[in-house]
Amino acid sequence: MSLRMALLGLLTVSGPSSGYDLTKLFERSINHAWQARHSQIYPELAKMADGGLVVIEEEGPRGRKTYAITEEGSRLLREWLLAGESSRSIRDELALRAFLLPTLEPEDAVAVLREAVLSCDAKLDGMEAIRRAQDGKGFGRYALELGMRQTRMFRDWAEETAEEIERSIRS
Amino acid sequence: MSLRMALLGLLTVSGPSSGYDLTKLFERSINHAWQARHSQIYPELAKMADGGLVVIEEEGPRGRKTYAITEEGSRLLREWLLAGESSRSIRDELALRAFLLPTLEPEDAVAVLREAVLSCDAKLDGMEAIRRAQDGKGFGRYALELGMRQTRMFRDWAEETAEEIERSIRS
DNA sequence: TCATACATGTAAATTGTTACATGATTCT
DNA sequence: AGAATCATGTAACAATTTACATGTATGA
Repeated sequence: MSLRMALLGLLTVSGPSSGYDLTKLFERSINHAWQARHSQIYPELAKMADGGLVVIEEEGPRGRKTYAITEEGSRLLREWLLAGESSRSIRDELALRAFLLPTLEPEDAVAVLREAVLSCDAKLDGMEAIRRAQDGKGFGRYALELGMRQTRMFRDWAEETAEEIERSIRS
Repeated sequence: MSLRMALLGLLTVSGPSSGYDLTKLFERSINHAWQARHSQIYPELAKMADGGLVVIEEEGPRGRKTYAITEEGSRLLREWLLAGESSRSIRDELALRAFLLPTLEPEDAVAVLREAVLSCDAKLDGMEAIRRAQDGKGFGRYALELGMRQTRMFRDWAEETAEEIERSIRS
Protein backbone atom coordinates (compact mmCIF):
# COMPACT_ATOMS: atom_id res chain seq x y z
CA MET A 1 0.00 0.00 0.00
CA SER A 2 2.87 2.38 0.81
CA LEU A 3 4.25 2.50 -2.71
CA ARG A 4 0.77 3.23 -4.00
CA MET A 5 0.38 6.07 -1.51
CA ALA A 6 3.78 7.48 -2.36
CA LEU A 7 2.83 7.58 -6.04
CA LEU A 8 -0.53 9.19 -5.29
CA GLY A 9 1.27 11.78 -3.21
CA LEU A 10 3.78 12.57 -5.91
CA LEU A 11 1.01 12.85 -8.49
CA THR A 12 -0.84 15.21 -6.14
CA VAL A 13 2.01 17.62 -5.77
CA SER A 14 3.79 17.31 -9.09
CA GLY A 15 0.73 17.04 -11.28
CA PRO A 16 0.34 14.54 -14.13
CA SER A 17 3.54 12.58 -14.66
CA SER A 18 4.84 9.53 -16.46
CA GLY A 19 6.23 6.43 -14.82
CA TYR A 20 9.63 7.65 -15.86
CA ASP A 21 9.05 11.02 -14.18
CA LEU A 22 7.80 9.34 -11.03
CA THR A 23 10.85 7.10 -10.90
CA LYS A 24 13.09 10.17 -11.03
CA LEU A 25 10.92 12.03 -8.51
CA PHE A 26 11.22 9.10 -6.15
CA GLU A 27 14.98 9.26 -6.32
CA ARG A 28 15.14 12.96 -5.72
CA SER A 29 12.55 13.26 -2.97
CA ILE A 30 11.59 10.35 -0.70
CA ASN A 31 14.65 8.28 -1.41
CA HIS A 32 15.90 8.60 2.17
CA ALA A 33 12.67 7.09 3.47
CA TRP A 34 11.42 4.82 0.70
CA GLN A 35 12.79 3.25 -2.43
CA ALA A 36 11.24 1.95 -5.61
CA ARG A 37 12.64 0.92 -8.97
CA HIS A 38 10.99 1.52 -12.29
CA SER A 39 10.29 -2.19 -12.51
CA GLN A 40 8.01 -1.84 -9.53
CA ILE A 41 6.53 1.52 -10.43
CA TYR A 42 5.35 0.71 -13.95
CA PRO A 43 3.25 -2.33 -13.01
CA GLU A 44 1.91 -0.51 -9.95
CA LEU A 45 0.71 2.41 -12.08
CA ALA A 46 -1.01 -0.05 -14.41
CA LYS A 47 -2.81 -1.65 -11.46
CA MET A 48 -3.77 1.76 -10.12
CA ALA A 49 -5.20 2.75 -13.49
CA ASP A 50 -7.16 -0.50 -13.45
CA GLY A 51 -8.57 0.40 -10.05
CA GLY A 52 -9.49 3.94 -11.10
CA LEU A 53 -7.03 5.68 -8.76
CA VAL A 54 -5.24 7.26 -11.70
CA VAL A 55 -6.00 7.77 -15.38
CA ILE A 56 -3.80 7.91 -18.44
CA GLU A 57 -4.20 11.52 -19.34
CA GLU A 58 -2.05 11.62 -22.40
CA GLU A 59 0.22 9.48 -24.53
CA GLY A 60 3.33 11.17 -25.85
CA PRO A 61 6.43 10.36 -27.89
CA ARG A 62 8.48 7.22 -27.16
CA GLY A 63 5.42 5.53 -25.71
CA ARG A 64 5.28 8.04 -22.88
CA LYS A 65 2.13 7.76 -20.79
CA THR A 66 1.13 10.60 -18.52
CA TYR A 67 -0.86 9.56 -15.46
CA ALA A 68 -3.10 11.87 -13.47
CA ILE A 69 -4.62 11.23 -10.04
CA THR A 70 -8.42 10.87 -9.86
CA GLU A 71 -10.91 11.94 -7.21
CA GLU A 72 -10.92 8.40 -5.97
CA GLY A 73 -7.16 8.36 -5.74
CA SER A 74 -7.12 11.59 -3.73
CA ARG A 75 -9.76 10.25 -1.38
CA LEU A 76 -7.81 7.05 -0.80
CA LEU A 77 -4.60 8.92 -0.02
CA ARG A 78 -6.36 11.23 2.41
CA GLU A 79 -8.04 8.34 4.22
CA TRP A 80 -4.79 6.47 4.52
CA LEU A 81 -3.02 9.45 6.02
CA LEU A 82 -5.82 10.21 8.48
CA ALA A 83 -6.06 6.59 9.61
CA GLY A 84 -3.12 7.07 11.99
CA GLU A 85 -2.09 3.40 12.16
CA SER A 86 0.83 3.93 14.48
CA SER A 87 2.18 0.54 13.40
CA ARG A 88 5.55 1.81 12.35
CA SER A 89 6.90 -0.59 9.79
CA ILE A 90 10.57 0.10 9.38
CA ARG A 91 13.49 -1.62 7.74
CA ASP A 92 16.72 0.26 8.23
CA GLU A 93 19.86 -1.62 7.28
CA LEU A 94 22.21 0.96 8.74
CA ALA A 95 20.55 0.79 12.14
CA LEU A 96 20.60 -2.99 11.97
CA ARG A 97 24.34 -2.94 11.34
CA ALA A 98 24.75 -0.60 14.27
CA PHE A 99 22.84 -2.97 16.45
CA LEU A 100 25.03 -5.91 15.50
CA LEU A 101 28.25 -4.00 16.05
CA PRO A 102 28.89 -5.24 19.59
CA THR A 103 29.41 -8.72 18.16
CA LEU A 104 32.68 -7.44 16.68
CA GLU A 105 35.98 -6.97 18.47
CA PRO A 106 35.81 -3.48 20.02
CA GLU A 107 38.54 -2.18 17.69
CA ASP A 108 36.63 -3.30 14.60
CA ALA A 109 33.40 -1.86 15.96
CA VAL A 110 35.02 1.52 16.49
CA ALA A 111 36.38 1.50 12.93
CA VAL A 112 32.95 0.75 11.48
CA LEU A 113 31.36 3.48 13.60
CA ARG A 114 33.94 6.03 12.51
CA GLU A 115 33.21 5.16 8.91
CA ALA A 116 29.48 5.55 9.57
CA VAL A 117 30.11 9.04 10.94
CA LEU A 118 31.88 10.02 7.73
CA SER A 119 29.13 8.57 5.57
CA CYS A 120 26.52 10.51 7.57
CA ASP A 121 28.50 13.71 7.11
CA ALA A 122 28.53 13.19 3.36
CA LYS A 123 24.82 12.48 3.36
CA LEU A 124 24.14 15.62 5.39
CA ASP A 125 26.13 17.71 2.93
CA GLY A 126 24.00 16.36 0.08
CA MET A 127 20.80 17.14 1.95
CA GLU A 128 22.00 20.58 2.86
CA ALA A 129 22.61 21.29 -0.83
CA ILE A 130 19.09 20.18 -1.71
CA ARG A 131 17.70 22.37 1.04
CA ARG A 132 19.59 25.41 -0.17
CA ALA A 133 18.32 24.77 -3.70
CA GLN A 134 14.74 24.53 -2.46
CA ASP A 135 15.16 27.59 -0.26
CA GLY A 136 12.75 26.43 2.44
CA LYS A 137 10.02 25.92 -0.08
CA GLY A 138 8.63 22.93 -1.83
CA PHE A 139 6.61 19.91 -0.98
CA GLY A 140 9.39 17.78 0.41
CA ARG A 141 10.62 20.33 2.92
CA TYR A 142 9.14 18.80 6.08
CA ALA A 143 10.42 15.40 5.07
CA LEU A 144 13.84 16.81 4.25
CA GLU A 145 14.07 18.40 7.67
CA LEU A 146 13.10 15.07 9.23
CA GLY A 147 15.66 13.21 7.12
CA MET A 148 18.41 15.59 8.18
CA ARG A 149 17.51 15.32 11.84
CA GLN A 150 17.46 11.57 11.52
CA THR A 151 20.89 11.47 9.92
CA ARG A 152 22.34 13.90 12.45
CA MET A 153 20.93 11.87 15.31
CA PHE A 154 22.45 8.70 13.93
CA ARG A 155 25.74 10.42 13.32
CA ASP A 156 25.92 11.67 16.90
CA TRP A 157 24.96 8.28 18.26
CA ALA A 158 27.70 6.62 16.21
CA GLU A 159 30.29 9.13 17.35
CA GLU A 160 29.40 8.93 21.02
CA THR A 161 29.19 5.16 20.92
CA ALA A 162 32.61 4.94 19.30
CA GLU A 163 34.02 7.10 22.09
CA GLU A 164 32.33 5.00 24.72
CA ILE A 165 33.76 1.80 23.27
CA GLU A 166 37.21 3.36 23.06
CA ARG A 167 37.03 4.33 26.70
CA SER A 168 36.12 0.77 27.61
CA ILE A 169 39.05 -0.55 25.56
CA ARG A 170 41.47 1.61 27.50
CA SER A 171 40.14 0.68 30.92
CA MET B 1 20.75 -11.35 3.85
CA SER B 2 19.81 -8.82 6.57
CA LEU B 3 17.44 -11.13 8.40
CA ARG B 4 20.07 -13.84 8.37
CA MET B 5 22.63 -11.46 9.84
CA ALA B 6 20.21 -10.27 12.49
CA LEU B 7 19.61 -13.86 13.58
CA LEU B 8 23.32 -14.62 13.64
CA GLY B 9 23.86 -11.52 15.76
CA LEU B 10 21.17 -12.46 18.24
CA LEU B 11 22.55 -15.99 18.51
CA THR B 12 26.00 -14.55 19.13
CA VAL B 13 24.97 -12.41 22.06
CA SER B 14 22.11 -14.38 23.54
CA GLY B 15 23.64 -17.81 23.07
CA PRO B 16 21.71 -20.82 21.80
CA SER B 17 18.06 -19.98 21.32
CA SER B 18 14.93 -21.36 19.75
CA GLY B 19 13.01 -19.77 16.88
CA TYR B 20 10.47 -18.73 19.44
CA ASP B 21 13.11 -17.06 21.58
CA LEU B 22 14.54 -15.29 18.57
CA THR B 23 11.12 -14.02 17.55
CA LYS B 24 10.69 -12.50 21.02
CA LEU B 25 14.23 -11.15 21.03
CA PHE B 26 13.56 -9.49 17.71
CA GLU B 27 10.54 -7.72 19.15
CA ARG B 28 12.33 -6.54 22.24
CA SER B 29 15.58 -5.45 20.68
CA ILE B 30 15.93 -4.54 16.99
CA ASN B 31 12.27 -3.91 16.43
CA HIS B 32 12.85 -0.22 15.81
CA ALA B 33 15.24 -1.04 12.95
CA TRP B 34 14.07 -4.34 11.50
CA GLN B 35 11.04 -6.55 11.76
CA ALA B 36 10.45 -10.21 11.25
CA ARG B 37 7.58 -12.54 12.05
CA HIS B 38 7.93 -16.08 13.23
CA SER B 39 6.70 -17.24 9.83
CA GLN B 40 9.82 -15.77 8.32
CA ILE B 41 12.20 -16.72 11.11
CA TYR B 42 11.45 -20.44 11.26
CA PRO B 43 12.11 -21.19 7.58
CA GLU B 44 15.19 -18.96 7.63
CA LEU B 45 16.67 -20.89 10.55
CA ALA B 46 16.03 -24.13 8.70
CA LYS B 47 17.86 -22.79 5.64
CA MET B 48 20.72 -21.56 7.80
CA ALA B 49 21.02 -24.97 9.43
CA ASP B 50 21.11 -26.44 5.92
CA GLY B 51 23.95 -24.11 5.03
CA GLY B 52 25.90 -24.88 8.20
CA LEU B 53 25.63 -21.40 9.69
CA VAL B 54 23.79 -22.74 12.73
CA VAL B 55 23.20 -26.16 14.26
CA ILE B 56 20.35 -27.63 16.23
CA GLU B 57 21.97 -28.02 19.57
CA GLU B 58 19.13 -29.51 21.49
CA GLU B 59 15.50 -30.51 21.16
CA GLY B 60 13.34 -29.77 24.15
CA PRO B 61 9.71 -30.05 25.22
CA ARG B 62 6.91 -28.89 22.92
CA GLY B 63 9.08 -29.53 19.91
CA ARG B 64 11.46 -26.79 20.96
CA LYS B 65 14.64 -26.67 18.91
CA THR B 66 17.60 -24.79 20.21
CA TYR B 67 19.90 -23.37 17.55
CA ALA B 68 23.53 -22.43 18.10
CA ILE B 69 25.73 -20.36 15.80
CA THR B 70 28.68 -22.18 14.18
CA GLU B 71 32.20 -20.99 13.37
CA GLU B 72 31.08 -20.49 9.81
CA GLY B 73 28.12 -18.43 10.93
CA SER B 74 30.32 -16.20 13.07
CA ARG B 75 32.75 -15.70 10.22
CA LEU B 76 29.95 -14.74 7.83
CA LEU B 77 28.49 -12.21 10.25
CA ARG B 78 31.86 -10.62 10.87
CA GLU B 79 32.62 -10.34 7.16
CA TRP B 80 29.26 -8.79 6.47
CA LEU B 81 29.72 -6.16 9.16
CA LEU B 82 33.25 -5.26 8.09
CA ALA B 83 32.28 -4.99 4.42
CA GLY B 84 31.00 -1.46 4.90
CA GLU B 85 28.60 -1.52 1.94
CA SER B 86 27.13 1.88 2.47
CA SER B 87 24.17 0.81 0.34
CA ARG B 88 21.74 1.83 3.01
CA SER B 89 18.45 0.35 2.00
CA ILE B 90 15.72 1.98 4.03
CA ARG B 91 11.99 1.72 4.14
CA ASP B 92 10.42 3.89 6.81
CA GLU B 93 6.66 4.17 6.73
CA LEU B 94 6.50 6.89 9.34
CA ALA B 95 8.87 9.11 7.34
CA LEU B 96 6.89 8.39 4.20
CA ARG B 97 3.72 9.54 5.95
CA ALA B 98 5.54 12.66 7.05
CA PHE B 99 6.53 13.29 3.49
CA LEU B 100 2.96 13.00 2.28
CA LEU B 101 1.52 15.18 5.03
CA PRO B 102 1.52 18.39 2.97
CA THR B 103 -1.08 16.84 0.67
CA LEU B 104 -3.59 17.19 3.52
CA GLU B 105 -5.49 20.28 4.57
CA PRO B 106 -3.26 22.03 7.15
CA GLU B 107 -5.77 21.38 9.94
CA ASP B 108 -5.76 17.66 9.23
CA ALA B 109 -1.99 17.59 9.04
CA VAL B 110 -1.73 19.24 12.46
CA ALA B 111 -4.13 16.70 13.95
CA VAL B 112 -2.09 13.80 12.59
CA LEU B 113 1.13 15.32 13.95
CA ARG B 114 -0.39 15.90 17.41
CA GLU B 115 -1.44 12.30 17.55
CA ALA B 116 2.05 11.22 16.54
CA VAL B 117 3.51 13.21 19.45
CA LEU B 118 1.27 11.39 21.93
CA SER B 119 2.15 8.02 20.47
CA CYS B 120 5.87 8.82 20.70
CA ASP B 121 5.48 9.83 24.34
CA ALA B 122 3.87 6.51 25.14
CA LYS B 123 6.59 4.64 23.31
CA LEU B 124 9.29 6.56 25.14
CA ASP B 125 7.73 5.71 28.49
CA GLY B 126 7.87 2.03 27.57
CA MET B 127 11.49 2.27 26.50
CA GLU B 128 12.42 4.15 29.63
CA ALA B 129 10.93 1.35 31.70
CA ILE B 130 12.99 -1.22 29.81
CA ARG B 131 16.11 0.84 30.33
CA ARG B 132 15.51 1.11 34.05
CA ALA B 133 15.03 -2.65 34.21
CA GLN B 134 18.26 -3.28 32.30
CA ASP B 135 20.12 -0.74 34.41
CA GLY B 136 22.51 0.30 31.65
CA LYS B 137 23.69 -3.24 30.99
CA GLY B 138 23.24 -5.80 28.25
CA PHE B 139 23.85 -6.08 24.56
CA GLY B 140 20.73 -4.25 23.55
CA ARG B 141 21.75 -1.14 25.41
CA TYR B 142 23.33 0.65 22.45
CA ALA B 143 20.35 -0.25 20.32
CA LEU B 144 17.93 0.90 22.99
CA GLU B 145 19.71 4.20 23.27
CA LEU B 146 19.53 4.60 19.50
CA GLY B 147 15.84 3.70 19.48
CA MET B 148 15.07 6.25 22.16
CA ARG B 149 16.97 8.98 20.39
CA GLN B 150 15.15 8.14 17.20
CA THR B 151 11.76 8.34 18.86
CA ARG B 152 12.60 11.55 20.68
CA MET B 153 13.86 13.10 17.47
CA PHE B 154 10.68 12.20 15.62
CA ARG B 155 8.55 13.43 18.49
CA ASP B 156 10.27 16.82 18.49
CA TRP B 157 10.04 17.10 14.73
CA ALA B 158 6.32 16.35 14.83
CA GLU B 159 5.70 18.88 17.57
CA GLU B 160 7.69 21.65 15.91
CA THR B 161 6.20 20.96 12.51
CA ALA B 162 2.68 21.07 13.97
CA GLU B 163 3.48 24.46 15.47
CA GLU B 164 4.91 25.71 12.21
CA ILE B 165 1.83 24.67 10.28
CA GLU B 166 -0.42 26.29 12.88
CA ARG B 167 1.47 29.53 12.57
CA SER B 168 1.04 29.43 8.81
CA ILE B 169 -2.70 28.78 9.20
CA ARG B 170 -3.10 31.87 11.36
CA SER B 171 -1.16 34.15 9.08
C1' DT C 1 -10.61 -26.07 33.95
C1' DC C 2 -9.55 -22.23 31.51
C1' DA C 3 -6.56 -18.77 29.89
C1' DT C 4 -2.06 -17.71 28.67
C1' DA C 5 2.22 -18.43 27.05
C1' DC C 6 5.11 -21.76 24.75
C1' DA C 7 6.34 -23.74 20.36
C1' DT C 8 6.37 -24.91 15.51
C1' DG C 9 5.28 -24.90 11.08
C1' DT C 10 3.01 -24.16 5.93
C1' DA C 11 0.42 -21.76 2.02
C1' DA C 12 -0.94 -17.99 -0.53
C1' DA C 13 -0.43 -13.51 -1.69
C1' DT C 14 2.08 -9.29 -1.94
C1' DT C 15 6.05 -6.64 -2.33
C1' DG C 16 10.61 -5.71 -3.87
C1' DT C 17 15.18 -6.69 -6.53
C1' DT C 18 17.95 -7.95 -10.37
C1' DA C 19 18.42 -8.97 -14.82
C1' DC C 20 16.73 -9.09 -19.36
C1' DA C 21 14.82 -6.75 -23.42
C1' DT C 22 13.51 -3.14 -26.62
C1' DG C 23 13.37 0.99 -28.97
C1' DA C 24 13.02 6.40 -29.77
C1' DT C 25 14.92 11.03 -29.40
C1' DT C 26 18.30 14.44 -28.64
C1' DC C 27 22.72 16.36 -28.44
C1' DT C 28 27.53 16.51 -29.83
C1' DA D 1 27.58 8.31 -36.17
C1' DG D 2 27.70 7.49 -31.34
C1' DA D 3 26.51 8.50 -26.58
C1' DA D 4 23.31 9.89 -23.32
C1' DT D 5 18.86 10.18 -21.92
C1' DC D 6 14.14 9.20 -22.48
C1' DA D 7 10.72 5.65 -22.09
C1' DT D 8 8.47 1.27 -21.28
C1' DG D 9 7.99 -3.08 -20.05
C1' DT D 10 8.55 -8.47 -18.41
C1' DA D 11 10.56 -12.61 -15.97
C1' DA D 12 12.73 -14.86 -12.37
C1' DC D 13 13.82 -14.73 -8.00
C1' DA D 14 13.99 -13.21 -3.09
C1' DA D 15 11.86 -11.22 0.88
C1' DT D 16 7.85 -10.28 3.58
C1' DT D 17 3.03 -10.45 5.32
C1' DT D 18 -1.21 -12.56 6.43
C1' DA D 19 -3.77 -16.29 7.33
C1' DC D 20 -4.21 -20.95 8.33
C1' DA D 21 -3.12 -24.92 11.28
C1' DT D 22 -1.69 -27.62 15.28
C1' DG D 23 -0.60 -28.91 19.72
C1' DT D 24 1.80 -28.67 24.75
C1' DA D 25 2.88 -26.93 29.33
C1' DT D 26 1.98 -23.86 33.15
C1' DG D 27 -0.23 -21.19 36.51
C1' DA D 28 -4.42 -19.19 38.54
